[in-house]
Amino acid sequence: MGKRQDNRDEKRKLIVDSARRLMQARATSDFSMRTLADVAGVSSATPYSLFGSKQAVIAAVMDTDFDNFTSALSAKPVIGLDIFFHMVDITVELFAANPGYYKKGALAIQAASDKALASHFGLPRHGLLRDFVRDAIQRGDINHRINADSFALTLGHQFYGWIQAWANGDIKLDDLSNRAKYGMSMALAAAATADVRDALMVQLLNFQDALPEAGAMAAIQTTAAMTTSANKKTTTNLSNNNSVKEALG
Amino acid sequence: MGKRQDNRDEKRKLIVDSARRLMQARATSDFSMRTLADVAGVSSATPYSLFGSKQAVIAAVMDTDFDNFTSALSAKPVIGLDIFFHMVDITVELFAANPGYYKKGALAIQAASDKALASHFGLPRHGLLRDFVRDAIQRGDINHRINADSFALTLGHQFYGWIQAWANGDIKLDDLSNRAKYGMSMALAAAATADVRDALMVQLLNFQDALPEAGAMAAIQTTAAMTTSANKKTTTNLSNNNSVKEALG
DNA sequence: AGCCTTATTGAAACGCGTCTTAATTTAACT
DNA sequence: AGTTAAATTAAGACGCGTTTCAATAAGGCT
Repeated sequence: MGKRQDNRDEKRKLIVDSARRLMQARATSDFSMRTLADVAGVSSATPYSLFGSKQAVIAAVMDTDFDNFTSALSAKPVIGLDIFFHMVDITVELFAANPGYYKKGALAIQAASDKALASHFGLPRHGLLRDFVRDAIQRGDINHRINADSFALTLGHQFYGWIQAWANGDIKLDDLSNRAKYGMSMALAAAATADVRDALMVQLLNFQDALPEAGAMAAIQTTAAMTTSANKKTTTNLSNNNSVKEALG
Repeated sequence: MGKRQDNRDEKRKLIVDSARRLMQARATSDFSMRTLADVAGVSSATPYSLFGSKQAVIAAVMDTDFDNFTSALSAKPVIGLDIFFHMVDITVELFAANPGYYKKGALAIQAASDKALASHFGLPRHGLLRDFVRDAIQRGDINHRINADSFALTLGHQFYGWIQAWANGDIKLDDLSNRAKYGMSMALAAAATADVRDALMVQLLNFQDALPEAGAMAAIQTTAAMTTSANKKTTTNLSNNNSVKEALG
């Protein structure tokens, strides 16, 4: 190990912590590497030397956050297939407690040109999901001819997509919850054994009723999309880095 | 209409055409507004005056492309639920014929901070999908208690997600096809009436067999993600705008 | 202790998307 | 035709993520 590595690790922690505080700071959608370096009290070249990119920094922040998820998940014992819906609930709760933070995280992951980073967000969750699917197969809730890996990937992929939609501001948190559960109950209903399929279909219809009119959403987006010209000459130059820096000391 | 509007429309077409050619040009991943303006022979401010943003330009390009999709789709008559898988096939064929072009398009849409733009890619397709779902419900292939809008949205959302994964370089075109069809057959199997469910489950298992090991993919991503430091000091400064401009005249 | 290697710094630079501004061209109207 | 309103231009600027590079600091080693 040696002192060299220790300092490196220390500075990594410092930067990740600063990044988290910066991401959690409200009223500012900007989170630039220059302000990060400033807040962390390091040179603007250091985060690049230690992480390589902005997305890698955010990925590191999100990594440390995975513990929150698993501990919240296991806080309450859940039986049967409900664990899948429970995962959605926990996620939504975390998002609700810190929306801006998770939005920035999700958007940064989404924008990741570096493929490896997307996995930081998805991979541990995939592992969890796959284990739950395996359990369900062993219990006999899910058809044994279903491949746990592929099924978990589809489940997680779908969930992840709705998270992105939420981070983009396309849907509300409630919709994220309902759409994710709707999709999950649909996939589960297909994969489930006959015994539990009916119950899943009932749930599916419940989630469907809770969903907003897709037509309404589409209509809103259409009219917005029709304004093809540049109508936003409103000078959105309100970003004020100094206020953030000072607030974080 | 008047000449003023005519000129405006003409210049819009000019820019959209130039943008398409630029996006189709291989060997260059860069497609900057400055080169676009250069190639189109207009000032770099004009695209902004006419479209508002880079994503709006790309959205306009993709808009004109939707006709390709629908005409290719209706070229061959398809019966029953196969239309959903046919949509995947057509999409994949188009993508295969012009990968770089569609990748850039999908990535630009993905990165759209302007929410309205994402709908340019998804909305017409949603309308198509919803109509197909409605047809299937009327035929009795899909349970009449399923809401066509919500179901179509889930179907399209899932497909869209795999497209993004492909555009990001996470999966190959073949996998895009199989994963999309796997997800579709899963959703359809849940929503389908009893008569067709079994056939869908058979298809589902076929697609599942065609899928690569999710574990393998995950492993690759993990090892890549482990290289947290900046290992890519390879000076990726090979972008040469001039060559593109000259190639396009 | 002194030397050597490695990490960090500061500052500048690049290319990007985008916006601004003043000047110029162009269409519309009287 | 001349005036007015609008679109287009050129040029520069801003902030961003990222990279480069010489100078400096700091740990490792003998």
